[in-house]
Amino acid sequence: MKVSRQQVAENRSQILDAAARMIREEGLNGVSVAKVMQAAGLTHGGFYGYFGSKDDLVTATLDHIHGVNGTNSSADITNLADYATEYLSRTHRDNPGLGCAFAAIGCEVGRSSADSRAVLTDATRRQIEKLSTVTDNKTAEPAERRREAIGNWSAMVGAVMLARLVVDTELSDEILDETLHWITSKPK
Amino acid sequence: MKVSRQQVAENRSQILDAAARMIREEGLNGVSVAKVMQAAGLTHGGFYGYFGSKDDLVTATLDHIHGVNGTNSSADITNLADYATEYLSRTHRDNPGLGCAFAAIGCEVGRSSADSRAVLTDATRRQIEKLSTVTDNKTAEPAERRREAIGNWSAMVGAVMLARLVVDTELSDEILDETLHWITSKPK
DNA sequence: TGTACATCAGTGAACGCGCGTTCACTGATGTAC
DNA sequence: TGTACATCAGTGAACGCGCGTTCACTGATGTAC
Repeated sequence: MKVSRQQVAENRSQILDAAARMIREEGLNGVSVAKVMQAAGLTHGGFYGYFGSKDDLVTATLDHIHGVNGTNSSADITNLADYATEYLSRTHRDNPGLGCAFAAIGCEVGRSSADSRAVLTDATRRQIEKLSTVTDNKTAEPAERRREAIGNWSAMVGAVMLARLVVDTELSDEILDETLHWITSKPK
Repeated sequence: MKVSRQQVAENRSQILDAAARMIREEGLNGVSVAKVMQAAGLTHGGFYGYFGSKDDLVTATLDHIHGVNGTNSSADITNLADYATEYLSRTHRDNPGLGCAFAAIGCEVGRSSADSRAVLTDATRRQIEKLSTVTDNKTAEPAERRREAIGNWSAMVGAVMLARLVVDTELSDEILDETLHWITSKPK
């Protein structure tokens, strides 16, 4: 049965929202086209009216999350300590479906299509630029501020990934807490 | 056809070596039991004489790589700058099959079996302890040295993962180089 | 505004494929004498 | 040391399953008049 143009737009939005959550929770290979469509309230056959392939969906979903106007990119970063505190929080660790795609599926995207990798390459560039503007030593050379941004971003992504795979809650908490402490208390 | 006990030991070793390389190169879902067995010079049917399931193989492989006597755990770390230089090298980035499993498949292991996660949890603990002994400010409190070890380890793992997913070689190189610089030149 | 009809979003059966796993069989190994 | 035979590592066909993808069909939408 045909459906209104508005309904089509809403359906596309729901497919992307479902994919964004499920892909971060279950990984690129953990979700199937059928599962995403079911979560969006549709049947799997209609999928190819929206996307050309599963890989297309993955690329569009990464853009939906971390693209220029993506759900995880829209807000500006105004303060390193605040941002790092939220990024390295237990809430973020325990809710990958709403969080950073780099920490959730970065390894898998590295083996994924060039299009998908390109989307996260741009997101990485923007993230480094944003973090460069909020470094603690505001008087430092731009190159030095950029270096700090890169080091801080690597540490944040790595810490959340490690905190999620460690089965010992105490060690997991420690990784988050100490990485935060390390980032925020390490001026030159 | 039956095979000598020595041949059995060699076969098991070759299965683990093949799995260790392929799993880090292609991810947990990128390798199949049949592909691993073929790479080890055997047919897939014999697999279950060595391991109870594919998940068993994954756990054994992670132990083979990062276990107490694993291929990537045996050497002691004597110097932070040397270790970080090698870890954050282009060689490591471009040869995931021989490198750190955390950077290669950390995200996926976080969604894997409790047994697999437990193996890497122990490896994480040992790695943090090792890095704690080589921190630059040797006079610091143990807690402070441990904090540095955790921050440095998070940054190393995160940087290699990011460097591998970024399609722009220049940005990828920059992530490796600046993270190394950030780690080695950040005494309190 | 009302009607007739072309469009096309969504459905669900079907496809070929590779996956993890099982199993009857084979024949070299290694043991019992 | 030699022989007879039980053991069991490896083979390859087969299984059921879920995957990505296709397609004939349905019926509400939205356009042409």
